[in-house]
Amino acid sequence: MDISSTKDKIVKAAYDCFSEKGYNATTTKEIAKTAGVSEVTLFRYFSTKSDIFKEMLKRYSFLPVLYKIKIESDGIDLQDTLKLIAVKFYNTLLERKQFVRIMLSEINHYSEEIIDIYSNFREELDSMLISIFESKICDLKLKNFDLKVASMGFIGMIYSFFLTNEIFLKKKVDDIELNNVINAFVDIFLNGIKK
Amino acid sequence: MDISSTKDKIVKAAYDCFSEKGYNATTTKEIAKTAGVSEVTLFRYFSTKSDIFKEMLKRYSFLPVLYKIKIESDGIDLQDTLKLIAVKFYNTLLERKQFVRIMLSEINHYSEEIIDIYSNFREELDSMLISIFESKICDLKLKNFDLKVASMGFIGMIYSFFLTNEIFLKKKVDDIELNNVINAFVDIFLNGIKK
DNA sequence: CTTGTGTGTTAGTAAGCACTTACATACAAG
DNA sequence: CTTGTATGTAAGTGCTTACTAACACACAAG
Repeated sequence: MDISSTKDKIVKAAYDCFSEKGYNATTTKEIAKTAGVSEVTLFRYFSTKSDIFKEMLKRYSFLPVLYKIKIESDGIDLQDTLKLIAVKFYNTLLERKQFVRIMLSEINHYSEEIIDIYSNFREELDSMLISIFESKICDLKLKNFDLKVASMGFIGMIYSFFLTNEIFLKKKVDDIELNNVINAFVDIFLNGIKK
Repeated sequence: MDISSTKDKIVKAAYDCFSEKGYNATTTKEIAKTAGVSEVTLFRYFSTKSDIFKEMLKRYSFLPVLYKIKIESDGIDLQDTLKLIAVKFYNTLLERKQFVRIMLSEINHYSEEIIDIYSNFREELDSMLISIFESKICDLKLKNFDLKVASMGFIGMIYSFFLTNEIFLKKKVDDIELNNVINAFVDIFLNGIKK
Protein backbone atom coordinates (compact mmCIF):
# COMPACT_ATOMS: atom_id res chain seq x y z
CA MET A 1 0.00 0.00 0.00
CA ASP A 2 1.41 3.31 -1.07
CA ILE A 3 1.52 6.43 1.03
CA SER A 4 -1.17 7.76 -1.28
CA SER A 5 -3.62 5.42 -2.90
CA THR A 6 -4.21 5.25 -6.62
CA LYS A 7 -7.45 7.12 -6.23
CA ASP A 8 -5.67 9.89 -4.34
CA LYS A 9 -3.09 10.17 -7.06
CA ILE A 10 -5.76 10.50 -9.73
CA VAL A 11 -7.63 13.20 -7.85
CA LYS A 12 -4.44 15.11 -7.20
CA ALA A 13 -3.44 14.86 -10.84
CA ALA A 14 -6.86 16.07 -11.90
CA TYR A 15 -6.53 18.99 -9.51
CA ASP A 16 -3.23 19.99 -11.07
CA CYS A 17 -4.39 19.56 -14.65
CA PHE A 18 -7.72 21.31 -14.24
CA SER A 19 -6.10 24.28 -12.57
CA GLU A 20 -3.62 24.67 -15.37
CA LYS A 21 -5.74 24.10 -18.44
CA GLY A 22 -9.33 24.12 -17.34
CA TYR A 23 -11.83 21.28 -17.35
CA ASN A 24 -12.55 20.99 -21.05
CA ALA A 25 -8.98 21.31 -22.21
CA THR A 26 -7.82 18.58 -19.86
CA THR A 27 -8.06 15.04 -21.20
CA THR A 28 -8.51 11.91 -19.17
CA LYS A 29 -5.39 10.55 -20.83
CA GLU A 30 -3.46 13.52 -19.47
CA ILE A 31 -4.82 13.09 -15.96
CA ALA A 32 -3.86 9.43 -16.02
CA LYS A 33 -0.37 10.22 -17.24
CA THR A 34 0.12 12.90 -14.60
CA ALA A 35 -1.08 10.48 -11.95
CA GLY A 36 1.30 7.84 -13.24
CA VAL A 37 -1.42 5.30 -13.92
CA SER A 38 -3.01 3.96 -17.06
CA GLU A 39 -6.14 5.53 -18.46
CA VAL A 40 -8.01 2.28 -17.95
CA THR A 41 -7.21 2.32 -14.26
CA LEU A 42 -8.52 5.85 -14.07
CA PHE A 43 -11.85 4.66 -15.45
CA ARG A 44 -11.88 1.82 -12.97
CA TYR A 45 -12.04 4.37 -10.17
CA PHE A 46 -14.26 6.97 -11.82
CA SER A 47 -16.92 6.20 -14.37
CA THR A 48 -16.86 9.68 -15.89
CA LYS A 49 -14.54 12.64 -16.13
CA SER A 50 -17.18 14.72 -14.44
CA ASP A 51 -17.04 12.43 -11.40
CA ILE A 52 -13.35 13.12 -11.06
CA PHE A 53 -14.04 16.82 -11.10
CA LYS A 54 -16.67 16.60 -8.41
CA GLU A 55 -14.50 14.42 -6.21
CA MET A 56 -11.70 16.96 -6.64
CA LEU A 57 -14.02 19.80 -5.64
CA LYS A 58 -14.83 17.95 -2.45
CA ARG A 59 -11.27 17.16 -1.53
CA TYR A 60 -9.62 20.45 -2.35
CA SER A 61 -12.29 22.90 -1.29
CA PHE A 62 -10.83 25.49 1.04
CA LEU A 63 -13.85 25.42 3.27
CA PRO A 64 -12.13 23.23 5.88
CA VAL A 65 -8.98 25.32 5.66
CA LEU A 66 -11.03 28.34 6.61
CA TYR A 67 -11.19 27.23 10.19
CA LYS A 68 -7.47 27.67 10.46
CA ILE A 69 -8.08 31.38 10.09
CA LYS A 70 -10.15 31.55 13.23
CA ILE A 71 -8.13 33.03 16.03
CA GLU A 72 -8.51 33.84 19.65
CA SER A 73 -9.15 37.55 19.62
CA ASP A 74 -9.58 38.00 23.36
CA GLY A 75 -6.93 40.23 24.77
CA ILE A 76 -5.63 41.27 21.38
CA ASP A 77 -6.67 44.66 20.10
CA LEU A 78 -8.74 44.97 16.97
CA GLN A 79 -5.89 46.23 14.86
CA ASP A 80 -3.67 43.24 15.50
CA THR A 81 -6.59 40.91 15.18
CA LEU A 82 -7.43 42.26 11.75
CA LYS A 83 -3.84 42.11 10.62
CA LEU A 84 -3.55 38.52 11.71
CA ILE A 85 -6.76 37.57 9.98
CA ALA A 86 -5.75 39.36 6.82
CA VAL A 87 -2.41 37.57 6.66
CA LYS A 88 -3.96 34.21 7.36
CA PHE A 89 -6.68 34.80 4.82
CA TYR A 90 -4.17 35.76 2.18
CA ASN A 91 -2.01 32.75 2.89
CA THR A 92 -4.99 30.47 2.71
CA LEU A 93 -5.79 31.82 -0.72
CA LEU A 94 -2.16 31.37 -1.74
CA GLU A 95 -2.12 27.82 -0.51
CA ARG A 96 -5.22 27.06 -2.53
CA LYS A 97 -4.38 29.20 -5.50
CA GLN A 98 -5.05 26.34 -7.87
CA PHE A 99 -8.47 25.86 -6.39
CA VAL A 100 -9.25 29.54 -6.81
CA ARG A 101 -8.23 29.28 -10.43
CA ILE A 102 -10.49 26.32 -10.97
CA MET A 103 -13.41 28.11 -9.36
CA LEU A 104 -12.89 31.12 -11.57
CA SER A 105 -12.64 29.21 -14.79
CA GLU A 106 -15.44 26.73 -14.19
CA ILE A 107 -18.16 28.98 -12.80
CA ASN A 108 -20.10 28.54 -16.00
CA HIS A 109 -19.61 24.84 -16.30
CA TYR A 110 -20.19 23.75 -12.73
CA SER A 111 -22.00 26.79 -11.45
CA GLU A 112 -24.18 25.02 -8.92
CA GLU A 113 -21.33 23.35 -7.10
CA ILE A 114 -19.15 26.42 -7.18
CA ILE A 115 -21.83 28.85 -6.08
CA ASP A 116 -22.38 26.53 -3.16
CA ILE A 117 -18.75 26.49 -2.14
CA TYR A 118 -18.34 30.20 -2.61
CA SER A 119 -21.41 31.25 -0.70
CA ASN A 120 -20.55 29.02 2.23
CA PHE A 121 -17.08 30.42 2.19
CA ARG A 122 -18.24 34.03 2.24
CA GLU A 123 -20.84 33.42 4.94
CA GLU A 124 -18.29 31.83 7.20
CA LEU A 125 -15.77 34.60 6.66
CA ASP A 126 -18.28 37.38 7.13
CA SER A 127 -19.79 35.94 10.26
CA MET A 128 -16.31 35.41 11.66
CA LEU A 129 -15.45 39.05 11.16
CA ILE A 130 -18.80 40.31 12.33
CA SER A 131 -18.52 38.47 15.62
CA ILE A 132 -15.11 39.97 16.13
CA PHE A 133 -16.43 43.46 15.44
CA GLU A 134 -19.31 42.90 17.81
CA SER A 135 -17.04 41.81 20.61
CA LYS A 136 -14.99 44.98 20.23
CA ILE A 137 -17.73 47.42 19.39
CA CYS A 138 -18.12 48.87 22.90
CA ASP A 139 -14.41 49.19 23.54
CA LEU A 140 -13.65 51.13 20.44
CA LYS A 141 -16.72 53.18 19.73
CA LEU A 142 -17.22 51.92 16.27
CA LYS A 143 -19.61 53.69 14.01
CA ASN A 144 -22.98 52.13 13.72
CA PHE A 145 -22.19 50.59 10.40
CA ASP A 146 -23.82 47.67 8.84
CA LEU A 147 -21.20 45.24 10.02
CA LYS A 148 -21.75 42.92 7.11
CA VAL A 149 -21.00 45.67 4.63
CA ALA A 150 -17.90 46.60 6.57
CA SER A 151 -16.78 43.00 6.55
CA MET A 152 -17.35 42.74 2.81
CA GLY A 153 -15.25 45.82 2.27
CA PHE A 154 -12.37 44.56 4.33
CA ILE A 155 -12.35 41.10 2.82
CA GLY A 156 -12.79 42.66 -0.59
CA MET A 157 -9.60 44.69 -0.36
CA ILE A 158 -7.52 41.64 0.43
CA TYR A 159 -9.30 39.28 -1.94
CA SER A 160 -8.99 41.70 -4.79
CA PHE A 161 -5.32 42.29 -4.04
CA PHE A 162 -4.79 38.56 -4.21
CA LEU A 163 -6.71 38.11 -7.45
CA THR A 164 -4.93 40.95 -9.16
CA ASN A 165 -1.43 39.84 -8.32
CA GLU A 166 -1.54 36.10 -8.06
CA ILE A 167 -4.20 35.16 -10.54
CA PHE A 168 -4.27 37.89 -13.15
CA LEU A 169 -0.84 39.41 -13.28
CA LYS A 170 0.93 36.26 -12.10
CA LYS A 171 3.26 38.44 -10.11
CA LYS A 172 4.67 37.09 -6.85
CA VAL A 173 4.18 39.41 -3.90
CA ASP A 174 6.95 39.13 -1.34
CA ASP A 175 6.30 39.08 2.38
CA ILE A 176 7.50 42.62 2.96
CA GLU A 177 5.22 44.11 0.34
CA LEU A 178 2.34 41.96 1.53
CA ASN A 179 2.82 43.17 5.08
CA ASN A 180 2.97 46.79 4.02
CA VAL A 181 -0.18 46.49 2.00
CA ILE A 182 -2.05 44.67 4.71
CA ASN A 183 -0.97 47.19 7.32
CA ALA A 184 -2.22 49.99 5.10
CA PHE A 185 -5.51 48.24 4.45
CA VAL A 186 -6.05 47.63 8.16
CA ASP A 187 -5.16 51.22 8.99
CA ILE A 188 -7.54 52.63 6.44
CA PHE A 189 -10.26 50.28 7.42
CA LEU A 190 -9.95 50.71 11.18
CA ASN A 191 -9.79 54.46 11.00
CA GLY A 192 -12.73 54.32 8.67
CA ILE A 193 -15.06 52.46 10.96
CA LYS A 194 -14.14 54.35 14.12
CA LYS A 195 -16.28 57.19 15.33
CA MET B 1 -25.71 46.29 -46.43
CA ASP B 2 -27.04 45.42 -43.03
CA ILE B 3 -26.85 47.64 -40.02
CA SER B 4 -24.25 45.19 -38.72
CA SER B 5 -22.05 43.32 -41.11
CA THR B 6 -21.72 39.58 -41.18
CA LYS B 7 -18.35 39.83 -39.48
CA ASP B 8 -19.86 41.93 -36.69
CA LYS B 9 -22.59 39.39 -36.16
CA ILE B 10 -20.09 36.59 -35.87
CA VAL B 11 -17.94 38.41 -33.34
CA LYS B 12 -20.99 39.35 -31.30
CA ALA B 13 -22.24 35.77 -31.36
CA ALA B 14 -18.82 34.53 -30.30
CA TYR B 15 -18.84 37.03 -27.44
CA ASP B 16 -22.18 35.73 -26.22
CA CYS B 17 -21.27 32.07 -26.58
CA PHE B 18 -17.82 32.32 -25.02
CA SER B 19 -19.16 34.19 -22.02
CA GLU B 20 -21.79 31.57 -21.40
CA LYS B 21 -19.90 28.36 -21.96
CA GLY B 22 -16.25 29.23 -22.19
CA TYR B 23 -13.93 28.93 -25.15
CA ASN B 24 -13.48 25.19 -25.34
CA ALA B 25 -17.08 24.27 -24.79
CA THR B 26 -18.24 26.61 -27.54
CA THR B 27 -18.29 25.11 -31.03
CA THR B 28 -17.89 27.02 -34.26
CA LYS B 29 -21.19 25.54 -35.38
CA GLU B 30 -22.85 27.11 -32.38
CA ILE B 31 -21.29 30.51 -32.99
CA ALA B 32 -22.46 30.39 -36.59
CA LYS B 33 -25.97 29.44 -35.58
CA THR B 34 -26.13 32.21 -32.98
CA ALA B 35 -24.90 34.68 -35.56
CA GLY B 36 -27.50 33.46 -38.02
CA VAL B 37 -24.98 32.50 -40.67
CA SER B 38 -23.69 29.21 -41.97
CA GLU B 39 -20.58 27.66 -40.50
CA VAL B 40 -18.84 27.93 -43.87
CA THR B 41 -19.40 31.66 -43.94
CA LEU B 42 -17.87 31.89 -40.50
CA PHE B 43 -14.72 30.26 -41.81
CA ARG B 44 -14.70 32.64 -44.75
CA TYR B 45 -14.18 35.49 -42.31
CA PHE B 46 -11.94 33.78 -39.77
CA SER B 47 -9.52 31.06 -40.60
CA THR B 48 -9.48 29.63 -37.07
CA LYS B 49 -11.64 29.66 -33.98
CA SER B 50 -8.78 31.26 -32.10
CA ASP B 51 -8.86 34.20 -34.51
CA ILE B 52 -12.48 34.83 -33.63
CA PHE B 53 -11.58 34.87 -29.96
CA LYS B 54 -8.80 37.37 -30.43
CA GLU B 55 -10.94 39.64 -32.57
CA MET B 56 -13.62 39.47 -29.88
CA LEU B 57 -11.09 40.43 -27.20
CA LYS B 58 -10.18 43.49 -29.21
CA ARG B 59 -13.72 44.61 -29.84
CA TYR B 60 -15.24 44.02 -26.45
CA SER B 61 -12.40 44.99 -24.17
CA PHE B 62 -13.59 47.47 -21.59
CA LEU B 63 -10.46 49.54 -21.88
CA PRO B 64 -12.14 52.19 -24.06
CA VAL B 65 -15.18 52.20 -21.79
CA LEU B 66 -12.92 53.13 -18.92
CA TYR B 67 -12.60 56.67 -20.15
CA LYS B 68 -16.29 57.17 -19.53
CA ILE B 69 -15.49 56.89 -15.84
CA LYS B 70 -13.23 59.91 -15.86
CA ILE B 71 -15.00 62.86 -14.38
CA GLU B 72 -14.39 66.49 -13.71
CA SER B 73 -13.55 66.55 -10.05
CA ASP B 74 -12.89 70.27 -9.75
CA GLY B 75 -15.36 71.91 -7.45
CA ILE B 76 -16.74 68.62 -6.21
CA ASP B 77 -15.59 67.38 -2.85
CA LEU B 78 -13.68 64.15 -2.55
CA GLN B 79 -16.56 62.24 -1.05
CA ASP B 80 -18.91 62.91 -3.93
CA THR B 81 -16.14 62.35 -6.43
CA LEU B 82 -15.41 58.92 -5.01
CA LYS B 83 -19.06 57.99 -4.90
CA LEU B 84 -19.50 58.98 -8.51
CA ILE B 85 -16.46 57.05 -9.59
CA ALA B 86 -17.53 54.00 -7.64
CA VAL B 87 -20.97 54.00 -9.21
CA LYS B 88 -19.59 54.50 -12.69
CA PHE B 89 -16.98 51.83 -12.17
CA TYR B 90 -19.56 49.36 -10.96
CA ASN B 91 -21.86 50.10 -13.88
CA THR B 92 -19.03 49.67 -16.33
CA LEU B 93 -18.34 46.25 -14.90
CA LEU B 94 -22.03 45.44 -15.10
CA GLU B 95 -22.20 46.57 -18.70
CA ARG B 96 -19.27 44.33 -19.55
CA LYS B 97 -20.16 41.49 -17.26
CA GLN B 98 -19.81 39.00 -20.09
CA PHE B 99 -16.34 40.23 -20.80
CA VAL B 100 -15.37 39.88 -17.15
CA ARG B 101 -16.62 36.33 -17.22
CA ILE B 102 -14.57 35.55 -20.29
CA MET B 103 -11.46 37.03 -18.72
CA LEU B 104 -11.94 34.95 -15.60
CA SER B 105 -12.51 31.70 -17.39
CA GLU B 106 -9.82 32.04 -20.04
CA ILE B 107 -6.89 33.34 -18.00
CA ASN B 108 -5.17 30.02 -18.43
CA HIS B 109 -5.90 29.62 -22.08
CA TYR B 110 -5.15 33.12 -23.34
CA SER B 111 -3.10 34.38 -20.47
CA GLU B 112 -0.87 36.72 -22.43
CA GLU B 113 -3.71 38.66 -24.02
CA ILE B 114 -5.72 38.80 -20.82
CA ILE B 115 -2.83 39.82 -18.60
CA ASP B 116 -2.24 42.63 -21.04
CA ILE B 117 -5.81 43.87 -20.90
CA TYR B 118 -6.03 43.55 -17.15
CA SER B 119 -2.79 45.31 -16.35
CA ASN B 120 -3.63 48.22 -18.64
CA PHE B 121 -7.00 48.43 -17.03
CA ARG B 122 -5.63 48.53 -13.50
CA GLU B 123 -2.93 51.02 -14.35
CA GLU B 124 -5.44 53.39 -15.87
CA LEU B 125 -7.82 53.09 -12.96
CA ASP B 126 -5.14 53.50 -10.33
CA SER B 127 -3.53 56.50 -11.97
CA MET B 128 -6.94 58.09 -12.33
CA LEU B 129 -7.63 57.75 -8.64
CA ILE B 130 -4.15 58.78 -7.61
CA SER B 131 -4.35 62.02 -9.54
CA ILE B 132 -7.66 62.78 -7.88
CA PHE B 133 -6.17 62.11 -4.45
CA GLU B 134 -3.21 64.30 -5.23
CA SER B 135 -5.38 67.20 -6.28
CA LYS B 136 -7.27 67.03 -2.99
CA ILE B 137 -4.44 66.12 -0.69
CA CYS B 138 -3.79 69.65 0.60
CA ASP B 139 -7.46 70.48 1.10
CA LEU B 140 -8.25 67.51 3.21
CA LYS B 141 -5.11 66.71 5.11
CA LEU B 142 -4.87 63.18 3.94
CA LYS B 143 -2.52 60.84 5.67
CA ASN B 144 0.73 60.30 3.95
CA PHE B 145 -0.32 56.98 2.55
CA ASP B 146 1.07 55.24 -0.40
CA LEU B 147 -1.62 56.47 -2.74
CA LYS B 148 -1.37 53.47 -4.98
CA VAL B 149 -2.08 51.11 -2.11
CA ALA B 150 -5.01 53.27 -1.07
CA SER B 151 -6.34 53.21 -4.61
CA MET B 152 -5.99 49.43 -4.77
CA GLY B 153 -7.93 49.12 -1.56
CA PHE B 154 -10.76 51.29 -2.71
CA ILE B 155 -11.07 49.68 -6.13
CA GLY B 156 -10.73 46.31 -4.47
CA MET B 157 -13.77 46.79 -2.27
CA ILE B 158 -15.97 47.59 -5.24
CA TYR B 159 -14.48 45.06 -7.61
CA SER B 160 -14.80 42.31 -5.08
CA PHE B 161 -18.39 43.28 -4.30
CA PHE B 162 -19.14 43.04 -8.01
CA LEU B 163 -17.45 39.68 -8.44
CA THR B 164 -19.14 38.16 -5.44
CA ASN B 165 -22.65 39.17 -6.38
CA GLU B 166 -22.76 39.31 -10.11
CA ILE B 167 -20.28 36.65 -11.13
CA PHE B 168 -20.21 34.13 -8.32
CA LEU B 169 -23.56 34.25 -6.60
CA LYS B 170 -25.43 35.44 -9.69
CA LYS B 171 -27.53 37.62 -7.45
CA LYS B 172 -28.83 40.90 -8.83
CA VAL B 173 -28.02 43.89 -6.64
CA ASP B 174 -30.67 46.60 -6.86
CA ASP B 175 -29.82 50.29 -7.08
CA ILE B 176 -30.77 51.04 -3.50
CA GLU B 177 -28.55 48.34 -2.05
CA LEU B 178 -25.73 49.28 -4.38
CA ASN B 179 -25.95 52.90 -3.28
CA ASN B 180 -25.95 51.96 0.37
CA VAL B 181 -22.95 49.74 -0.03
CA ILE B 182 -21.02 52.28 -2.05
CA ASN B 183 -21.81 55.02 0.44
CA ALA B 184 -20.55 52.82 3.23
CA PHE B 185 -17.38 51.93 1.32
CA VAL B 186 -16.68 55.58 0.56
CA ASP B 187 -17.33 56.56 4.17
CA ILE B 188 -15.01 53.93 5.52
CA PHE B 189 -12.37 54.68 3.00
CA LEU B 190 -12.45 58.45 3.32
CA ASN B 191 -12.41 58.41 7.07
CA GLY B 192 -9.62 55.93 6.85
CA ILE B 193 -7.29 58.01 4.79
CA LYS B 194 -7.90 61.28 6.60
CA LYS B 195 -5.55 62.44 9.29
C1' DC C 1 -26.77 39.96 -70.15
C1' DT C 2 -22.65 39.17 -67.85
C1' DT C 3 -19.76 39.14 -64.12
C1' DG C 4 -18.28 39.44 -59.38
C1' DT C 5 -19.46 39.20 -54.63
C1' DG C 6 -21.50 37.18 -50.69
C1' DT C 7 -23.82 33.54 -49.05
C1' DG C 8 -26.01 28.78 -48.41
C1' DT C 9 -26.05 23.60 -48.75
C1' DT C 10 -24.21 19.26 -48.71
C1' DA C 11 -20.81 16.34 -47.95
C1' DG C 12 -16.79 15.36 -46.36
C1' DT C 13 -11.93 14.57 -43.71
C1' DA C 14 -8.73 13.82 -40.20
C1' DA C 15 -8.04 14.19 -35.62
C1' DG C 16 -9.15 13.89 -30.92
C1' DC C 17 -12.12 12.65 -27.35
C1' DA C 18 -14.45 9.87 -23.41
C1' DC C 19 -15.02 5.52 -22.51
C1' DT C 20 -14.94 0.06 -23.33
C1' DT C 21 -13.50 -4.78 -24.05
C1' DA C 22 -10.41 -8.48 -23.70
C1' DC C 23 -6.54 -10.33 -22.03
C1' DA C 24 -2.08 -10.54 -19.54
C1' DT C 25 0.72 -9.94 -15.40
C1' DA C 26 2.31 -9.18 -10.71
C1' DC C 27 1.70 -10.28 -6.19
C1' DA C 28 -0.15 -11.08 -1.53
C1' DA C 29 -3.06 -14.25 1.38
C1' DG C 30 -4.68 -18.65 2.52
C1' DC D 1 -0.24 -23.85 -5.42
C1' DT D 2 -4.38 -21.45 -5.91
C1' DT D 3 -7.14 -17.62 -5.86
C1' DG D 4 -8.46 -12.77 -5.69
C1' DT D 5 -7.13 -8.09 -6.29
C1' DA D 6 -4.95 -4.33 -8.54
C1' DT D 7 -2.92 -2.94 -12.41
C1' DG D 8 -1.11 -2.71 -17.34
C1' DT D 9 -1.37 -3.08 -22.61
C1' DA D 10 -3.49 -3.11 -26.96
C1' DA D 11 -7.08 -2.26 -29.68
C1' DG D 12 -11.06 -0.21 -30.76
C1' DT D 13 -15.94 2.24 -30.80
C1' DG D 14 -18.77 5.90 -31.63
C1' DC D 15 -19.06 10.55 -31.34
C1' DT D 16 -17.75 15.36 -31.88
C1' DT D 17 -14.86 18.82 -33.59
C1' DA D 18 -12.36 22.31 -36.42
C1' DC D 19 -11.96 23.04 -40.85
C1' DT D 20 -12.45 22.13 -46.27
C1' DA D 21 -14.08 21.34 -51.11
C1' DA D 22 -17.47 21.68 -54.61
C1' DC D 23 -21.36 23.53 -56.33
C1' DA D 24 -25.54 26.44 -56.49
C1' DC D 25 -28.11 30.61 -55.91
C1' DA D 26 -29.26 35.55 -55.34
C1' DC D 27 -28.39 39.97 -56.63
C1' DA D 28 -26.25 44.39 -57.69
C1' DA D 29 -23.22 46.93 -61.02
C1' DG D 30 -21.53 47.71 -65.47
